[in-house]
Amino acid sequence: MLPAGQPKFRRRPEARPAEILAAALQVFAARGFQGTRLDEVARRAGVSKGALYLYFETKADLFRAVVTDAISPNIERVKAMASAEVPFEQAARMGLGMMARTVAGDRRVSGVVKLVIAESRNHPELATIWHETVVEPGVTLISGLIAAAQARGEVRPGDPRLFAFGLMGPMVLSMVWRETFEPVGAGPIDVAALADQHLDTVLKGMRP
Amino acid sequence: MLPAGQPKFRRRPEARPAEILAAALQVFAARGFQGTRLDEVARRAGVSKGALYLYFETKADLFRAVVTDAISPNIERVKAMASAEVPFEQAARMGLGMMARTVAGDRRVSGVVKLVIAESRNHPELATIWHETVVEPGVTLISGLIAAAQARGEVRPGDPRLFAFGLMGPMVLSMVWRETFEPVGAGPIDVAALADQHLDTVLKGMRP
Amino acid sequence: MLPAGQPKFRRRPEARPAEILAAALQVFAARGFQGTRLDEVARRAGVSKGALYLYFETKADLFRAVVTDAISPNIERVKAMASAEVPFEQAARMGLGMMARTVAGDRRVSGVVKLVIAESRNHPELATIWHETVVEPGVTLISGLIAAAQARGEVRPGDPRLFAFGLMGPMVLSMVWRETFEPVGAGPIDVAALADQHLDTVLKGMRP
Amino acid sequence: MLPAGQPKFRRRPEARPAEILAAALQVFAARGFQGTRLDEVARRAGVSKGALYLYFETKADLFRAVVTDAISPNIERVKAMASAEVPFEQAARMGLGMMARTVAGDRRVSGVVKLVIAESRNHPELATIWHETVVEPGVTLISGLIAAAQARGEVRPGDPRLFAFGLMGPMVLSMVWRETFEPVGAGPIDVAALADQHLDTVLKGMRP
DNA sequence: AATGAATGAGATTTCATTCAT
DNA sequence: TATGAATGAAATCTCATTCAT
Repeated sequence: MLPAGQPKFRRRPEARPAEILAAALQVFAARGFQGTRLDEVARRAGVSKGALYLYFETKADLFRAVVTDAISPNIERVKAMASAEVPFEQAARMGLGMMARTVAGDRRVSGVVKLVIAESRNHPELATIWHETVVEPGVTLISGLIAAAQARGEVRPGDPRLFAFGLMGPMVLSMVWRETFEPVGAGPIDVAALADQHLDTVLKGMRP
Repeated sequence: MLPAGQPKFRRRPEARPAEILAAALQVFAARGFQGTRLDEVARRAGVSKGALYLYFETKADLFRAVVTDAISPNIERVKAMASAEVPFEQAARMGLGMMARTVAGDRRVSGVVKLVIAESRNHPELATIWHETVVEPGVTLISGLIAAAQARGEVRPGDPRLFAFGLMGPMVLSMVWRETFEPVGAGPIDVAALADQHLDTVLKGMRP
Repeated sequence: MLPAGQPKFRRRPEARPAEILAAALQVFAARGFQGTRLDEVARRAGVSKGALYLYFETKADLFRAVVTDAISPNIERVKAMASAEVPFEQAARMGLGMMARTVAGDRRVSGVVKLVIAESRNHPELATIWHETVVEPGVTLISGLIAAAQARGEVRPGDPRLFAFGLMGPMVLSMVWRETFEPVGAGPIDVAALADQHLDTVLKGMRP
Repeated sequence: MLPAGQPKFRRRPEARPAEILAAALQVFAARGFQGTRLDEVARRAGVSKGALYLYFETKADLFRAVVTDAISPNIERVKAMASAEVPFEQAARMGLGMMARTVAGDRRVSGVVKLVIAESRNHPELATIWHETVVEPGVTLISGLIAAAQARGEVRPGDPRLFAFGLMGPMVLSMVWRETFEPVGAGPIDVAALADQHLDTVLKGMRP
């Protein structure tokens, strides 16, 4: 019940959709798609259930908006990295550093990634979008740089794509660890240190 | 029918019909916990909905049984590896090979792992079990071997735990890839080749 | 989708209720009382949803206004017929011709009649008004003329009220036909021809 | 979560669908499609809301079942009349008598007819079924007999279809009267007497 | 007088769970 | 042990009505 004297509702049209998306992200990340009750999203966003439907047609629509909204900054990052012409080792350091900061820092991204993994069967279009706009371009970028480095004789023979997976794998592991095992008491992973040590190891291991 | 002498109300995990567990695993993996309808599990198992409740108290109980049931072979594998006294490189090759075969071969395991990730917030006890019985022992085992190898001067300095994550990361990535991106058209990862190439790379990179 | 500002189109205040009533009649006739959304009424009337509440207290109030508004011309017609002192045959021809023109010509009237029929249980006051102001006076008028004609020996014995129903029945049938069966492909009834042929038949059949 | 108490439910599988249809007919006839709450249907049928969905997929599906279920006896009647080879006057007497008994006797039929009229815009398929299986065959049958009688010189010239409408119209009027005006205090129509007097009048008026 | 974002009660529909058979 | 019809709480979604602007 609202305190006496306070108006029953207020208008904040500009901020509403963003507030709803932020609240929805939290609840979806915690409960999954089906486990999320729009009641709770509305409460966290500080609006009524009905208000959600002023901005999003259905629950699935809201879910899609949450995921695609979280994608855009990552697309930008991949693009930025692709346009910067740098040698392989520097690019690898930049890329892994970026992934490490994302995994370690931004709760929202790891939450959304977990959602995409969890709901890939029920909402395959989200896995598609994530794959096409972030994952595949990223992998292609890295493996392209590796192939070029191989052509210059700076990297030993081997499948460039597998090298890329070998580089990125521990970052994925960290994300899963953070979302799954840390909440039940597992000691946290120092992702920055992992990225550093792993880079040193793999770059050395990739030399001819 | 049970033998006459058996206590009526004692439900042992091994007495639970394998068909129900198998059917439940399929549906849970495809739809998640909340998205799974017991109707569908019963239909796939070839029993009535009511029959499920002869063996499992609730839906959550069935879910827990599915996940813990899938854990046991992995526990065995980790134990077997722990008891075999082998040098680090051989152990690493054995361990990663085992993970690779698991990831690439057994749909059930990757499905369960995805479930544990997806439902870790709603069913943290499963993440706990998985972590305590499989993940942490495995990581401890590998990093112990690495520390021993470092003490013998066979591996360069560095955090043994991070080395372990560096080794296993790409296997986790492969599992996520298979469950999430392959179903939406991503090219499959040759996990065995990835394990081989990654091992060569990392082992070389870990030398003093 | 976010709302975009639109240029305000202002109309004369006193003109609005008629537009609202016209729009409401269309939607109520098409969808029934419960099936009508005030959103759609407002859109068709070219006003905002809130504006409806400046003129009508509730949806039911608007509905009543629509139906009672449609009654008044019919009341006038019945009164006009009652005041004109004409012989029975001529009155019957006039009355049935009027009904025929109403049924065949004015979509609004047949729509409202259908509404009154459909909603008589939920809004009995409308059936009451319609009955008291149009139907009963009309029936009484006709049967009074018939009784007078019988007294003069121009019409054979029989219940005058039933004679009246016998005359008007086909007009009611035509209204139902038009509203119910024509929209699903039934061939239309030539109501004027029906009225003519039916009058000839019945007047002949009523002769002593 | 499991409050023990009196026997919570009983099984009466054979009678269930018919009970639900009967209850639904009452409520739909009283409130219309949109105005009907499944809560009330379930309560009148003596079952839970969920039980309705064991027999009918949706509310609209239940509605269609109610209407089509009510049609079948009328189809039979029309068929029976069509197969009986009788002269026109006798057929007209039989047909109108049947309509009169239906209108005066069976509450369910007049309720369903009112429903079809009221919901013809929202559920046109019901108007279609009713028209194709009952109304049009009936009209065709009667007008065919009239045309034959005209060919034999027993009936004066005129559109046979319009003669048919002239005969049946008062029965439609009676049905509307009963459903709409009787509930608000209008004196009832003696439908049998109306049918008799109208037949005498029209048959006399149709003679050459 | 007019707007339209916001509300919240109420509707349909789903589905885990129960229990008479 | 097994069934599956039945339950009822809970979820999504709708829309008449309100009120700050």
